[in-house]
Amino acid sequence: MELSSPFPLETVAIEKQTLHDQVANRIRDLIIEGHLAPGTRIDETTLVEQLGVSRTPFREALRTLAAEGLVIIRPSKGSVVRKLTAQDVFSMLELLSHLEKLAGQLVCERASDADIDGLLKLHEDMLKRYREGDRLPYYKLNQEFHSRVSELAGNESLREVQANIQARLKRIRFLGNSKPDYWASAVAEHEQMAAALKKRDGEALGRVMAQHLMNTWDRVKDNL
Amino acid sequence: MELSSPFPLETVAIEKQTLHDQVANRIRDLIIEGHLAPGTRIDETTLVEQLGVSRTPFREALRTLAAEGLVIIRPSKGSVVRKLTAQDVFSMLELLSHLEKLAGQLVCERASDADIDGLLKLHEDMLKRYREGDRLPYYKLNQEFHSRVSELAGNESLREVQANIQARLKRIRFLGNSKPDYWASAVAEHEQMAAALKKRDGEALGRVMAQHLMNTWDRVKDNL
DNA sequence: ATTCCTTATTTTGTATACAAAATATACTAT
DNA sequence: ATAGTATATTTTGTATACAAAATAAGGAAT
Repeated sequence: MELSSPFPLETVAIEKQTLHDQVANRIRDLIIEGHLAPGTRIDETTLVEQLGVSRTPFREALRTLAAEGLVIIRPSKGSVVRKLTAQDVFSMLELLSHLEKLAGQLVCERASDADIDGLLKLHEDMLKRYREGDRLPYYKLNQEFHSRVSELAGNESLREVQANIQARLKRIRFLGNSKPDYWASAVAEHEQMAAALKKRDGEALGRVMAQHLMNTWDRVKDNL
Repeated sequence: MELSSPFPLETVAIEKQTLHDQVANRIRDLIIEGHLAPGTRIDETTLVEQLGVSRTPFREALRTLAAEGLVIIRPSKGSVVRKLTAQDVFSMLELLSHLEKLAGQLVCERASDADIDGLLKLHEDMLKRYREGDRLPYYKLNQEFHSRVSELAGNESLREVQANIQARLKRIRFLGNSKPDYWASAVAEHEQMAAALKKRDGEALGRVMAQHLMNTWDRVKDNL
């Protein structure tokens, strides 16, 4: 007898973590969380020792991170954590601005009511964190909000690209919310997003999200 | 005495090709040119032998291609050439449509007159190839045209993402121009682009380019 | 015949070993 | 001292070797 599962099998399957995947994830976190500062040379010997793995999976992991744009591999001269220039950051934000504009429009067309509610719920959580001044939790919810909008836009390629750029900018944007008035204006923009979401006004949502990202540039540019 | 070079040094430096880079390039070409068909399992043993390299650089190359989205690595189960579903292709074209729309707008704002002339020259070459029925040279010029528009948009991130998606779609799009009337309509759209470029009308160019990509979907969807 | 289990064989993952660069160090000549 | 050069050391790149999975093959039991 044939079972008809409500979920596609891929979704359920436990994905096996190979060593190089784990290493890639680990180093990615080290970079994003600032433990490996931009410009730092990645010392294979010591890092390999600290992680307790051999060079093979380590180097494979580096190749992945290089393709993601987090590290630069200079042949025969070792790898360094990629240092973003102001121009790099601007170009990423400019692009992200347009990507999230698109995502905002598509979400309003394609997401289910339940999904929209989920986003609004997330927004409420963010507000709460803001009122209580919890910067880190707010920041994480914020990332989650933007990721989820891209996810619910129903375009996998868009989601991938958004995720990649967001990851690259993670550190820098965290620094951006340091000043209270910057934070306040970011929250105000999120209020507008929530309002547009409620009305499923894709044009408005897209506009606000794009603006939000371009404002982010103003909020972070002095930290470069 | 200080020399002031008109070119940044990085541009001049000869970049050393490591083995894994060469391997990555080679396999990438094999995939894009269809010698390794989508869904094909990538047999390390034989491929390594054919290329005359050891497994180490080969596997590093695979990780790069995986990050680029050309192959899928299934832990402990080998790698396969990524097979694009209709949905994958649609999502890429939808995204590319918006990216090139943006690129078109930016080119009109940011490119120099000489650069615009270069693009128009490229367009003329394409027309010539079209009149003479040279499909492959036309196709290559076409890729070059789209790449260069993204390049001249002056946003490095945009350029990278556009290049990546274009590479992934390369095979499929080549198939798309097979029917003569499809080709004709693509050329007509390119005529509009040239006209908009001449006037530096970013809005028009963006609109045409976006439309061009969405029409591409209609031209390729039956080959999936 | 079909299912299940056991044992080979192949394939993949990781560690180590060796080769080739690059960098650092020490020395010489000016 | 300084520049230059030769040698030693470290670091990176590649190949090979070994371990661990996964797949295939071959029966035995139902």
